[in-house]
Amino acid sequence: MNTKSEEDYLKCLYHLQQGKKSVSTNEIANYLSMKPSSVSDMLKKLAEKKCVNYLKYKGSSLTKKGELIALSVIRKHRIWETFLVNKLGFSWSKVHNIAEQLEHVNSEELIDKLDHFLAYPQIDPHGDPIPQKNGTIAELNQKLLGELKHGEKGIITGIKKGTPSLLNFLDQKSIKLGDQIQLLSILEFDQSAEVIIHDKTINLSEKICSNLLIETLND
Amino acid sequence: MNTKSEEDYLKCLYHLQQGKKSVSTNEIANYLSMKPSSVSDMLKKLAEKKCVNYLKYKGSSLTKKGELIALSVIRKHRIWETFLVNKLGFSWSKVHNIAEQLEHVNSEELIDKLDHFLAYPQIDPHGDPIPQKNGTIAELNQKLLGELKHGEKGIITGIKKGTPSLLNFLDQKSIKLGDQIQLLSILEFDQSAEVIIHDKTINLSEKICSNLLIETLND
DNA sequence: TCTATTTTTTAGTTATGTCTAAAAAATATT
DNA sequence: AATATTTTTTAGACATAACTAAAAAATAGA
Repeated sequence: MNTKSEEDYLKCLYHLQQGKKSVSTNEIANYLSMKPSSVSDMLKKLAEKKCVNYLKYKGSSLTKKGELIALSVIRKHRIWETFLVNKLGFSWSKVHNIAEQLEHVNSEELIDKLDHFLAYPQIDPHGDPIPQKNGTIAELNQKLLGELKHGEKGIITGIKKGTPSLLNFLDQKSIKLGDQIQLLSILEFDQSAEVIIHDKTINLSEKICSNLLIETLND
Repeated sequence: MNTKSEEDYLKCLYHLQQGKKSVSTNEIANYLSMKPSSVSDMLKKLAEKKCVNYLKYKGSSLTKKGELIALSVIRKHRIWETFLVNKLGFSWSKVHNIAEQLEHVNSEELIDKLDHFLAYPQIDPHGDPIPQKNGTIAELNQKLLGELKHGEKGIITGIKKGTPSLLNFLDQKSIKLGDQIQLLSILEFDQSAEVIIHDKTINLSEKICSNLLIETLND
């Protein structure tokens, strides 16, 4: 088992490493609000545990082992965020700190059962992909609601042009960032959309379809 | 804020103190699987924080402040256990360790929302009362199912005479310890009971009514 | 009551994970 | 290329929360 602290470092390394081969000690210190000396110590420790490739003065990167641990923590984080938003009614923007705590709870059975309870979500309320148990992680795509294929699901992650009247409308329907939405069909005559949101089928006008940004799974 | 360790000591003290005026250092060490010297140290620390009344060589007890903290941790523990059993389908006997971790997650809003999501349960799956936010804690009563008042709810906490055929029947209906059950009525002609369990109404024979032990709220 | 036993505390050690300050290595500047 | 600056590491300190071993207090037994 890994400590909370170790998990935080591995997760941080995963995030900072995107698109690079290695990450500097200072970057990590900055990201975690810690002193570089503390980071050096921990990198040494994680290198001994074979979670990190660490070359003194040269920066560090995750090993395969470290990456899998990081992905499992990120998986837990995003599943908990999905729970907090979809089941408990938290707003998208308030769940991060709570999920930072919950992600360190250690029980594989718990996360499996939670995943099942949430019907195996693939995208979290921020529109980020949820890593699978085996560590695979889907690539996502942002589209406008009107561009979804019929039957396609996604997460509302943004509003293209947020006029007060649009925001007002969304508020009235309690449509929020982080909500899951599924496009059923686009009606021929006015390009309005039949969608499922909050387990109910409703109709959204073409104007709305061309202003809601939806994060979807890539196939 | 209190550390996980402090919370564990306060909770332990709460449990050991039931019906006594004070608890010995050895008792605590034993309960927490720690050495008495470690307990002495922590008691001193908790006394400084005004959570514990501590008299050297004389034992200790919770102050009002310490008791409220202990009750809030117990409240969190029991609400999480209720979630794990009622929503995630864990068995009554496997939730303790997970709840031991979850009880230390620090977010008042989280526990409030979870409490709401669970429809404000008053008894956990072990049949123990869930402390209220203000620290009040109900007294409970164990009865046979057939002795409940009409409309009364409770938690199945035991089986009086567990013959294989009864256990088999319960298993088939997936009726488990920890499940909530509500008695609707007792039918005149055969003393069988109409009950709600798992959100469905079913009929249970007199034989079953006189063998299921139900933990209920006292009024 | 006086000694033996048990309980509890104190004193000192350890591991984890942070810190500061100083040294060493790498990078940038002239 | 030599020096200045930045980055990173090492060395040593500190807090937390556990431990062991020894001392002190309380309790029990004769």
